Amino acid sequence: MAAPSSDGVASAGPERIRDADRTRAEILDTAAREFAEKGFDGARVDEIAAKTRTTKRMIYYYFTSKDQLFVEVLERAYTVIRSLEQHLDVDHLDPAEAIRQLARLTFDHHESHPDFVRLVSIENIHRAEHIARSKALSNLANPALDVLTRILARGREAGQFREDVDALDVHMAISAFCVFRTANRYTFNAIFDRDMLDPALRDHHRRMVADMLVSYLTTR
Amino acid sequence: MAAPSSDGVASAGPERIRDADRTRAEILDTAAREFAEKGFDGARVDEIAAKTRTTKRMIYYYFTSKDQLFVEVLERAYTVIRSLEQHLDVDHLDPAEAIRQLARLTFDHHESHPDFVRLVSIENIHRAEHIARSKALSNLANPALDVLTRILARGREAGQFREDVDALDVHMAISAFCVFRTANRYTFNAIFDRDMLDPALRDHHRRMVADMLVSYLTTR
Amino acid sequence: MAAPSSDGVASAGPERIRDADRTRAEILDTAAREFAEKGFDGARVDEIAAKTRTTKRMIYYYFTSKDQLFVEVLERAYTVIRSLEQHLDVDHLDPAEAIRQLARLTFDHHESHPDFVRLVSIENIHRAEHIARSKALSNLANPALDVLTRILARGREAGQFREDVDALDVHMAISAFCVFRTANRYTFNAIFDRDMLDPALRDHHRRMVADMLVSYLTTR
Amino acid sequence: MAAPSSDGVASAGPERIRDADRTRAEILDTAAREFAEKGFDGARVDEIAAKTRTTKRMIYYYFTSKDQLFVEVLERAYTVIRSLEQHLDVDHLDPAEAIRQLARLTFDHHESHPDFVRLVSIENIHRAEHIARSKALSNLANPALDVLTRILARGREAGQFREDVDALDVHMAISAFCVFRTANRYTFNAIFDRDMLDPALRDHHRRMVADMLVSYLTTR
DNA sequence: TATGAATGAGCTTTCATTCAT
DNA sequence: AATGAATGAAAGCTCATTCAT
Repeated sequence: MAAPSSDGVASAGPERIRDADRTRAEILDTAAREFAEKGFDGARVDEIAAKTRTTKRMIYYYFTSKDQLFVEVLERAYTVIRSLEQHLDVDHLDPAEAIRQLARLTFDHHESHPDFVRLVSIENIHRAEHIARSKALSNLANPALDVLTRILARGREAGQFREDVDALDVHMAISAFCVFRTANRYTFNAIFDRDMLDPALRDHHRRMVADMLVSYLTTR
Repeated sequence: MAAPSSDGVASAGPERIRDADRTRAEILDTAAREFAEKGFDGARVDEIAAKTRTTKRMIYYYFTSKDQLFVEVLERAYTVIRSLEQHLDVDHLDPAEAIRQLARLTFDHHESHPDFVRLVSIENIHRAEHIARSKALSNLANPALDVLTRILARGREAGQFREDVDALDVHMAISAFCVFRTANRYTFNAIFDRDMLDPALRDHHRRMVADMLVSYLTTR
Repeated sequence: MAAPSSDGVASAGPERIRDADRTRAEILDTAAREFAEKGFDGARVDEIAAKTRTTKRMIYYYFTSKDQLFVEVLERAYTVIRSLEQHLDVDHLDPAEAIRQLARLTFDHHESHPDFVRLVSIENIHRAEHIARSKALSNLANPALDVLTRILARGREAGQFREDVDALDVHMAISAFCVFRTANRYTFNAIFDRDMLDPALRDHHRRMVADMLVSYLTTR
Repeated sequence: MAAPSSDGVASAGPERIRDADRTRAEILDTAAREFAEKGFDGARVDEIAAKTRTTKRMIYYYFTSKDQLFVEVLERAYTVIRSLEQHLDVDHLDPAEAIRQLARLTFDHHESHPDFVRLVSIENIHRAEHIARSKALSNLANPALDVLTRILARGREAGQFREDVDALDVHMAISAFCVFRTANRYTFNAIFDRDMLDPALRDHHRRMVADMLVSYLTTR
C-alpha cells in the first residue's frame, strides 16, 4: 500500500516480507500481553499462539525459543520509553522544572504502560538473564541519564542543587516511585485497601514525585 | 523434654506435634527460598521436597496445594517486618527524626530480606491472589501506618510538615525506594552497570531515603 | 500365586509391589521389541506405551528417560546369554569338541534371539553409550571368556591348538559369524538373494562355524 | 572453463550442470558422514544441510526425501568396494593364496571405510528397505562372488578345498569377521575392554581371517 | 497421622516436508 | 532450474496432584 508497484508479480516479494513483519509484530504484541499477565513461566506458548492468527510452530520459526521470544518482547518494551526520553528537551528550562518534567515523563509512561512495568518486574525475578542475552538491551545506553546529568550539572552550577547525588541516584528515586505504583499495586491494595488507579490519587502522586525530588535536590 | 510424661506412649502425642511443627517450618523455609528464587510458577514442588527432609507427599499433606503453600510462605514473610514495625518506638522523637528512623527501619529490613522483597514482587505478578486468600494477611493492619499517622499528625501540629500527604503516601514513597533497590537490582545492574550491593552505595541510599522524605515533608 | 497369604489386607502390600514389577517387565518386553524393530531413534515412547497396558507417563515414572529405558532393555537382553554361558559345562570334553559346543551355543542363542542381535547392532551405532552408562553391563565379566580361556589352555597343553590366539580372538570369530547371519540378514538377502532363515542353510552354517574354528585352532 | 563457449548465455547450461553435480556430491558426502555417525533416524536433514554449502531445500530438490538421500548414499558407498573387487586379479594364484588375498582386500576395505560398515549396519536395522528401492543396488551383482566361485572351483579341482561350501558361505564368513571388527567395536570395547583400533591387533586379525578361511577350506 | 505409588493433562520443542513462486 | 518461507504432526518429557491404604 505504501509503496504500490507497477506489476503484480514483483510486488509479491515485498508483500510477503511485510506479512512476515506483521506476523512477527502480532506475535510480539500478544506475547507481551501474555508474559506481562502471567509471568515468564506462567505464560504458555500455546496460549500465545491461540491468541494470534498464527500457530505455535510459527512462534518457534520466528523466535527460536520461548526465552528468545521474551528477549524480543523486552527489547520492544524498552524501545518505547527510550524513545520518549530521547525526545525530552529540557535544556532550556530551569533545573528544578527540568527535574519535574523528567519525573512526570517517567510517571506518565509507567502509568500508561503497566505491562512494561510488569515485564521488568518479571525480568528481575529472572535476574535479568534475558537482558544479558540481548545485545540491543545490554549495550543500549539510557538517554534519560544524559539528560539528568546535564540537569544536575546546571542545578549545581546555579547553586540550586545539592552535590552528593548523581544522575543514577535521581533516576532510581524517580523510577522506584513510578514503578512501585504499578508493580506493587496489588499487594498495596490487598493490604491497605488503597486503589492506585484512582485518578485523584494518580494526580496527587504525579505531583508528589516531582516535589519530592526537587525538595530533596534543593535541600542542602 | 520440656514436658516429660510418665509413659512412653502418651508422650508420643506432643512430641509428634512438635515434629509436625518442625517439619512444617522446614518446608516453609525451603519453599520460601525456592519461591523467592524461581517465582511461583518457576518453583517446583518436587524441588522443594528434595531440599527438605520430607517428601513431596508431606507438602501436600500439610499444605494442601502449591498455592496454599505460597500463601503460608507469604504469611510468614510478612510476619517479620510487621513485628519490627510493632516494636518501633518513635513517639518521643522529633517528627523529622521519627520519619528518618522509620525509613531506616524499612531500608534495613528490605536490605537484609531480599527474599521478602522478591516474594512480594512475585505476589504482585499474581495480582495478590494469595494474600486475598489469606485471612491472616488481608485482615492484618499495618502497625507502621499507625506510627506514621501519629508522626505526621505531630509534624503538622508543630507546623513542620506539609499537610497534603497522608501516612499511606509516605509509606509508599519509603517502600518504593527500599523495594526498588532489591527488586530491580538486576535490570538496573544489567542496564546501568550499577551494583546495588556495594556497601558505600547502600549507606548513601540509606541516608537518601530518609533525607528525601524529610525534605519533602518539611517543604511547604 | 507362589506365596498365597492368609489375609487379604496384608497381601495388598506385596501384591502391589509384584504388580509394579510386572508392569516394569511388560514395559521392558515391549520396549525391547520396539527398539529392536525400529532402532533407538526410530522407536517411539508413545508407541511403546500404546502396546503396553500402561501409559507413557508410567514409562517415565519407572525408567526416567528413553535412554535409561534402553539401558535396562540392554541389561535384560544380555542377561539371557550370560546365563547360558554360565551354565556351559565343557571342562570334561575334548578341547576341539568343547570349542564346537561353545560355537553352537552362541549360534543357537543368536539364532533364537534376533532381537538381541539387533539391539547390540543398534547400541553399536550409538557407540555403546548406554552400556557405558550401565553399571550392570560395564562391570559384568563374560563367563564365556573364562570357559574359552580354559579350553584354549587345555588344547595347547595337549599340543592340539595353535598358540597365537587368545580367548577374545576366538570369541570374536564365533560372535562375528553368528551375529552376521542375523544382523546382516537383510542386506545379504537383498544383494545376494540368500535367505538366512532357510533351515538347511542354518544347519549348514551351524556346522560351519564350529568346523571353521576347530580347523583354524588345530592348524599349526 | 573446460569447455569455453562463444556466448555467455549458452555456457550457463553446461556450467550449471557441472555445479549441480558438485552440489549433489557435496550433499552425498556430508549425508554419508551424518547417516553413518547418527543412524538414519538420528541424522537430521537440517544438520546435513548446515554442514553443506547448500540449503535444506536443495537437498529436497535433488533427492526428494530423506529416504531417497539415504538410498543414494548407500549406492555410492557400495560403489567403492565393488570397484575394488572388480579389479581383483587372483586367477593366476594358488587357490589358498587367492583366498587369502580376497580376505585381505575385504579386511583392508572395511578397516579403512568404517562409515561403509556403519551404513550397512544401519540399513540392516531398516531391513534393507533402501536397497530394495534402489535399482542400482538390488540389480548389481557382486564381482567378488564370481572371483570366489572361480577360486573355489580351482581349489576343489586341485583336491585342495572341501566341497561342502559355496562362494556365498565363504564370502559371508570373511565379511562377518571383517564387519564385526568395525560394527561391533564399541560394545566389544565396552564389555571386554579390547581396543579394535590397536595396530598390532589389526595385523593379527588380518592374518587370522585369511588363516581361518584357508584352514577351513583345506580341511576335509 | 502419614505416606509410597501412580497419573492426566499439558509443556516446550523438533522434524521432515511442502508452498509458492 | 532453484529457493526462501512456512508448517502439520508429533516427539520426549514434566507438572501438580490424587489414589489407596
